[in-house]
Amino acid sequence: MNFKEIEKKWQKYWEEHHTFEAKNEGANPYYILVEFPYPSGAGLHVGHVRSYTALDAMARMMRREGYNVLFPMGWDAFGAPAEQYAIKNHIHPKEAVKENIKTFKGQMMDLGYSFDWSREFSTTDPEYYKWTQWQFLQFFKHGMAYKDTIPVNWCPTCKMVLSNEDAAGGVCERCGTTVEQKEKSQWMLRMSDYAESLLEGLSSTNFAEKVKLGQINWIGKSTGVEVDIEIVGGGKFSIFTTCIETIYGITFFVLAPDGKLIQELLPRVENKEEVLSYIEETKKKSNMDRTELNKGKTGCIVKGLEAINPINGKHVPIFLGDFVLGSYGTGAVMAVPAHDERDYEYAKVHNLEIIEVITGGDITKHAFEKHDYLGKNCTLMNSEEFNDLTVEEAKEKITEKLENMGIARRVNNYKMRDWIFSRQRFWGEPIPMIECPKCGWVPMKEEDLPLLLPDVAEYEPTDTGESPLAKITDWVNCKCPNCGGDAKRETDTMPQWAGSSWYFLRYMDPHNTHEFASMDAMNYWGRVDWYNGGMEHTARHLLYARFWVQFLHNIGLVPKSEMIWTRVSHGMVLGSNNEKMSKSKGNVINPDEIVKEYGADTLRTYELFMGDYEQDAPWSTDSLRGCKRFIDKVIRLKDKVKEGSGYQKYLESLIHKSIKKVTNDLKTMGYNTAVSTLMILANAYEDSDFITKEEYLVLLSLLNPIAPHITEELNAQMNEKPLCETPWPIYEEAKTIDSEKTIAVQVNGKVRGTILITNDESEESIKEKALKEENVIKYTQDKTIVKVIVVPNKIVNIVVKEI
RNA sequence: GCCCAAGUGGCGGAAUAGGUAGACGCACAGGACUUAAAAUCCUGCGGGUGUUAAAGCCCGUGCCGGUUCAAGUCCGGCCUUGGGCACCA
Repeated sequence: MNFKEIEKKWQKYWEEHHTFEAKNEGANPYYILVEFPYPSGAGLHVGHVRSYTALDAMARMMRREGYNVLFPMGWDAFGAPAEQYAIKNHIHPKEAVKENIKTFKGQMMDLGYSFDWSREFSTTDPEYYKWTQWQFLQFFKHGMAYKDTIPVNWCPTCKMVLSNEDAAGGVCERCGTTVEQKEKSQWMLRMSDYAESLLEGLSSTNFAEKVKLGQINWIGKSTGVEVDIEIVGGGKFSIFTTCIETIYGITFFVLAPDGKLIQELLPRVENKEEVLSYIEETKKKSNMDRTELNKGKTGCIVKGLEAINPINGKHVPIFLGDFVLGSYGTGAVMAVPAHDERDYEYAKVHNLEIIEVITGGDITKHAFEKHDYLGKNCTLMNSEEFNDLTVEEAKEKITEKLENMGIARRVNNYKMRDWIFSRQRFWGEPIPMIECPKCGWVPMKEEDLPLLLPDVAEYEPTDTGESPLAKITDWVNCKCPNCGGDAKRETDTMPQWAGSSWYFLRYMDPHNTHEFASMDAMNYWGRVDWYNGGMEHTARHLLYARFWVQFLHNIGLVPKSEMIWTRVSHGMVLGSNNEKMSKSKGNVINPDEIVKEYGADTLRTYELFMGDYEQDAPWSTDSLRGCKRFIDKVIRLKDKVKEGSGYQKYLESLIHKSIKKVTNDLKTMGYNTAVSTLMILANAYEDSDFITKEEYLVLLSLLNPIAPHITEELNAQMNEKPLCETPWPIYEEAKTIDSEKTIAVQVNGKVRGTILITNDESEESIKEKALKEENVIKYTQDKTIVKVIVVPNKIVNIVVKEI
């Protein structure tokens, strides 16, 4: 029988026996999740294969260990590529999605993944997005969704609003066109309200450290002080600073040109024309101009206005500068050029005073900054009563003084903003809101959900950037749920992140028709125990998902505030030239072809063996062939099986060690070493004259999570019941210890020989043996032995010196 | 610029608590089997030195220094390469 037939045979067996379908009951529930894919037209990537195989191996082993494993799969199928395809070919995106899902699922089937297909769904299923819409209504009803007119990134080519992330570097991620700024009314979710909670929640997760760091950086918390600043002649504004200790060093203030503050002060400005033209200039600049082309500090003075430093009453000038952002903090900063690089540059360009207030720096060259002086016991200077205090002391004392003056507050600022939730696209969940001329924005009635996407033939956005839905008048026109009068639907749709923010909850109870998931089901599974995904999703997707869960938890719909326990990320599979796989580079490997030529088990084994799971690894077809050889060797070993039970004495400890190693490795992502352990075991069998049936079966059993088809087949040929219904092998700790062991003997730290010891040998006896070793004697004779260090079962080190 | 990760043979990578660096695999070389090929098996495989052959010896985990009986592993200072953030006050 060839491997193709064997694969099909066992895939059919698992399907017919519902082997991998999880029930919402029983002991030891364990939820293993791997990010569901966007089913693109390109089909499954070998990168998908790497992570799916890894988690599949973990799931298969844990089931056999007695866990009730939930290992689901579904489709994140809303999104731009399907829409672009639809525009080009004039077919409804759902048709293309249907095709792509079929391809992906077929490929996953061919690889023998133990997904519970009974729980499969797509984010584009009305039965699913009904609940995404329903959850949006909860956000709205709890004041967490609001409409706001904000400047957004606009791609004139795609005619689409882009998120800050998709407009990185000032160009459209999709087409590369320079992004413009455009005012638009958008649905927003108050994610910034959850900044602190999202930060704190990390302590009740087991995310990998680098994943936590990614979240922390994205949230971007700064602790500082907000201070009210009086303007000479009346009026005031506030600034935010994390370096209040430098307050005596203020020589000017800078306001954001795009902020509201300058607009309010405008009537009192003497050089209005200059100020207005600078504001206009800033507006025109895209992100790219601001960050890359504009390293020098542009700006302009605001004449006629002076501010008062509250600590010493000093009058200083006010400037505009586009390095100050209207959207962060208070949109105004105190400038201390001696101790801030940007302030320093600005002061140099505009010829402003520099006052040094922290000792120890050299500000003739550059600013002596916070990260330079913190933790160095620097003290203050030019700071009146605070002189000679350390920075830490001064921070506290100055804050206290300003607080007592009633003009300062300790505050936290976060880089994370509210979530722009509107997309001017067709292929997304319609936002279930209705605008009534009388009642304003009114939510749809929950019982009227889902609000279905209509079937139409044109998917192009309008020239003004409205969603194509805006052109479908009989869909747009509707009755107000509140007053019954004529009203219009929201035509924007939700971002792709929406559907993926809660899909892991749906898997717990995928067929529920009256709630998104029952409390019982969520309580049973508890949480996602193990979540694997790409590094590129550890910041945003994970943050959105956690925000979504925290909100649902706060309104009592989800049992825990964090529903994901462990999060790990896998490395990419690169092309054989060590570059990212891409069509243009011609280094793409198609998993279908590998499966066809070498078999699913070989591909699975190789992808686990290729390297450290968390690191990128280049593809190597030669190396893949090595794994094929290993599989063939396992098949050949069957001919060595002789009757006889148990493990032969000399193989016993190796077998117990192998069980221990493979079991641990499959739980700690040591997939590559799990495979090498099995190779070592197979090599030992090959060197043996014969092997017992039990010895052979344990190898098949351990290899089964990695190469499930061939191991099931060989196991069946031994007249055993299927491995997927057999408990996982257990090892005896006592038998993992060798009775005899060779250890090294060092003289002054250099290995000079080895000795054979028994595992219960006394230190005295080991020492004696070591000193008698032939080569060791050469290095110890005529020397004084200072001491002998015996580390049981590891090493002996003899320290000598010349007489 | 800031934050993170990583630098080990020709290559992918091992080394779980500081304890024989290079497991396992690939590639390569030599040999066996074969009419031949494929497949399979055996041997070698970090560099240098040494020898008929070996044993042995010296060097070696990006670089410099330190701690220790002992450092790929710990500490300090660099260098390089990836990835993320990018005027966040």
